[in-house]
Parts: sequence; structure tokens; C-alpha cells
Amino acid sequence: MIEAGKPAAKLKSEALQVLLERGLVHQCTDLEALDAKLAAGPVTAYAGFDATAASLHVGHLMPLMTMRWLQKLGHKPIIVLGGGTSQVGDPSFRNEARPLLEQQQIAANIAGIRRSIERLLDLEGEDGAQLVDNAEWLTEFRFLEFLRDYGAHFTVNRMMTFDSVKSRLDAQMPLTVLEFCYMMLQAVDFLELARRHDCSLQVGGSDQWGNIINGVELGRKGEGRQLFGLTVPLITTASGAKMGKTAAGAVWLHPEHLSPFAFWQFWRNTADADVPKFLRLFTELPMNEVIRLSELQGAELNEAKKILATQVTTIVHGAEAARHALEQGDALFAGQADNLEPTHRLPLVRLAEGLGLLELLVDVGFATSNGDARRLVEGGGVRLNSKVVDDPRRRISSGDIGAKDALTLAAGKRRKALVRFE
RNA sequence: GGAGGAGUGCCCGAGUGGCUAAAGGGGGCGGACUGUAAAUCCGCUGGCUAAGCCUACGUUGGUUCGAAUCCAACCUCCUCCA
Repeated sequence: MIEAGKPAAKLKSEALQVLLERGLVHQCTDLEALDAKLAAGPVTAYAGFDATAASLHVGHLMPLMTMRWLQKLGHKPIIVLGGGTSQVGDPSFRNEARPLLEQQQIAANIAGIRRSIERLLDLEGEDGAQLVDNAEWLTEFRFLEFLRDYGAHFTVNRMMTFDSVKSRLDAQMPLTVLEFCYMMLQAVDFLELARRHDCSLQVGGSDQWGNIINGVELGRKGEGRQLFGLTVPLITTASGAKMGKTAAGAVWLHPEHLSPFAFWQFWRNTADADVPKFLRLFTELPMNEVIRLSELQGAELNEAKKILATQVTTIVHGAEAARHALEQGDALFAGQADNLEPTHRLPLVRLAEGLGLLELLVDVGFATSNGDARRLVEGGGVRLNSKVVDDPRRRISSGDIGAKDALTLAAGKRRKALVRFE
């Protein structure tokens, strides 16, 4: 598509120059025209998130970073929470229908997502980013009215040509009308935002291309509006895996699903080869600084990784949490746990009730099950207060906790915890 | 509508009556080496109140002392024919 990371000299708008140089652009419906529009004045742009989980994860950071840049450069972001579309389920590139979500679940998920958005974008004031829920208009439609107003602008022929549904059709897996109409709903969202807020740009993941195109086309056919679509690339790590999955699961943005400390550690553990790319995509350091850090060699790259981790954590969890995570990490890895805030807290009664080492490993999240913890211990990967413990029957006793009622626990070389009983 | 083939653990993929919690590979985790990196080598990789027990080879039944393996029905996918 569009070469990422290369400054585009012929572009007039600062916004596109920055996005391109950061590597945040994958495809655009009309790069030149969008460039002209962005150069001419403030543009309102939106990105939507369905309520499929109680928290966003690092994959969502790409469109969110794009929105941050746009806001920073004088444009206006709108974030659409998919309270309406989540009731349908996006079939894009999936071979099976998503399980339908209950209203209650959707509401809970939206609350969790909202929290991260509020951190990532500035919602204050006249020019602040706006948060809207598409249930607001989608639930108002009456069926016949909807079909007459919008159905005429979509042809099934065209809808079936999108890659996002083709694999499902090719595999002869059922694609229900419910799911098939998802792209219509997203298209209507775009038009609705154009009407209500003069929004003319939609940003999304590369899997959203088909849905975005539908909106752009609806805008043109429906009322002659020129709308734009921009997708961000799908990020894979140097080893080829989809980014953001760890043994413990997704890398969540919500602090209750993944602690800022663990979040910071995720970035700290970036492979060497990914450091330049991640600095560009996930931090807002000036490019000359990004380049300087990217050129560091060997062990020196560790400094760049720390900066990367602290920068991203600052954006997602705030400066205070980031500084804290950095300090916790430094102290834990240096083996100086004194005067340190715990990474985990457990009630003191747990000790009296009798707490096994395996149970503790599961509680802290270093193992997914008792058996998993057992294997970890038997493999010699567990340290309790810096001493290897390979007996899976080991119990935690008051003798293990120091003056501060805390103990340190490590699983392997990179996962460390300071657990306080209180 | 007819004929044939296939459905195995996170993924790919062997396995045609007991020795199969299921070969091999990938991925993941741990150990050694390092720099909380990569590469390499080694180990582990269903659950539990753990020398025992439970769950598992598309689903449900059946045959058998014993089934991922045999039989029946059903579901799904693939190929060929109409």
C-alpha cells in the first residue's frame, strides 16, 4: 500500500506527513484529496470501537495514536463506542459468527473501554475529543424506514465482493443477514457523524477497510458528500506473530485487566528488532530522538526499551504510573525490594489459612492453573525471595515475609512480583 | 438431488482395538548462554484436594473385558456428478 516510515515530501498537510513518517498509514481512499483537506483546516475524524471485551488492548493503540496525532495537530477526534453495532457483531475476516453479546455485557464493556479513551484523548473544552455511542441513532431506526433510506444505496453484488466477507462465503460457512448488514450499519454511522458533526474521515484497522469504504460510498451516493477512509497497518512482531499476545493473554489497556507494572514490562521486553518500529508507532518522541534511540547497539538498546516502555505507559496510564512502574522494575530486577510499593496485595489471613506456593503463583498471574504452576516450579523457574524453590508442595509461611509483610516472587527471568500481605 | 473423502490437543499434523494424555513440527513457558534481546542447545507443554483420580480425538448412542481407532444416526466441511 503506502510506504510507511518515509517522509512524504509532496504532502502539504502536517497531519499526513506525521502519520506517514510514524508508520500509521496503511491505506487511504484518496490520499491527495485528504491531504488537501487536512492542510486547509481542521477536520473532524472518527474511529469506532465495538464492545467485544471489557478493555481495549495494544492492538487498538494504533488507531488511537492516530487520533492523538490528529488532535495534537489541530483536528477534532470523535470516538464511537459501538453500543449499537456490538449487538450485531462484525463478521470481517472471521469464519464464524461472534457470540451475541447481552445488553448488560455491552454496557459493562463500554464502561471499561471509555476509561482508556478518556486517558488517551483530551476530552476537555470546545475542541476536545467527543465520545458518542452509536446506539444513540442505530436503535432509533424503524426497519422499513431504514431499508428505504439506506438499503437502496447498497447492492448485494457489491457487498459480496469485499475481502472481509469473501473467505466466509468461499468456505461456504454461513454468513447470516444479521452479520452481513454490519457493514451497512457502520456505513450509516459514518454518514450520521458527517451530518451531526461534519465528520469526514474514518480511521480504523486494516480489517475495517471494507466497512469504511461502504461508508465513504454511502456518503457519496446518499448525499454527495466526500468522505475519507484511512486504515492503520496490522502490526506483527519481528518473529512474525500478531503483536500483543502473551502467555497470560492479551495486553490490556485497562489497569484492572493488566497492571501498569505488567504493561510497562511488556514493552520493556520488546525484541531488539522491534524497537525502532515501536518507538515510531507507540511513542510521541520527536523523530530525531526516535532515530537516535533506534541506532543504539547491543546492550545499549536496553535504554531505548526502557524509554519506550515509560513513554507508552505514560500515554496509557499516566506519568505517575509510568514512573512508578519504572522504579518498581528497576528495584525488583536489582533485587532491592525495600521501600518499594508492592505489585500485588493479598489479605494477611491467606497466610493463616495456609497458602501454597502453587496457589500464590496462580494468584499473582504467573501461572494459569495449578498444574501450570507445578511445572514452572519443577522446571526450576521459580524464585521465592531470590532463592530457587523447586518443591511444588512448598507452603508460604510467616517466615517468608519480611519486616514489611512482603515477599518477592519471580517466574523466570522477566516476571517479578512483590507481594504484600495486609 | 447422487457418489466419495474428511473432522484429533493453542495451531499444523500422525495414529485404524489395549503399550495413547495421544508421534512429529510450530507456537508458548522454563533452564543454560546473554543484555529482562536474538540465535543455539536442553526440558516442559489437559485439569484436580496429584505416586491417585477426572476430562479429552465433530455430536449422540452402540459393540467390546477394553474404542481416537469398529458399528449406527446426526452435524459440519471438501471433491466429483446432476
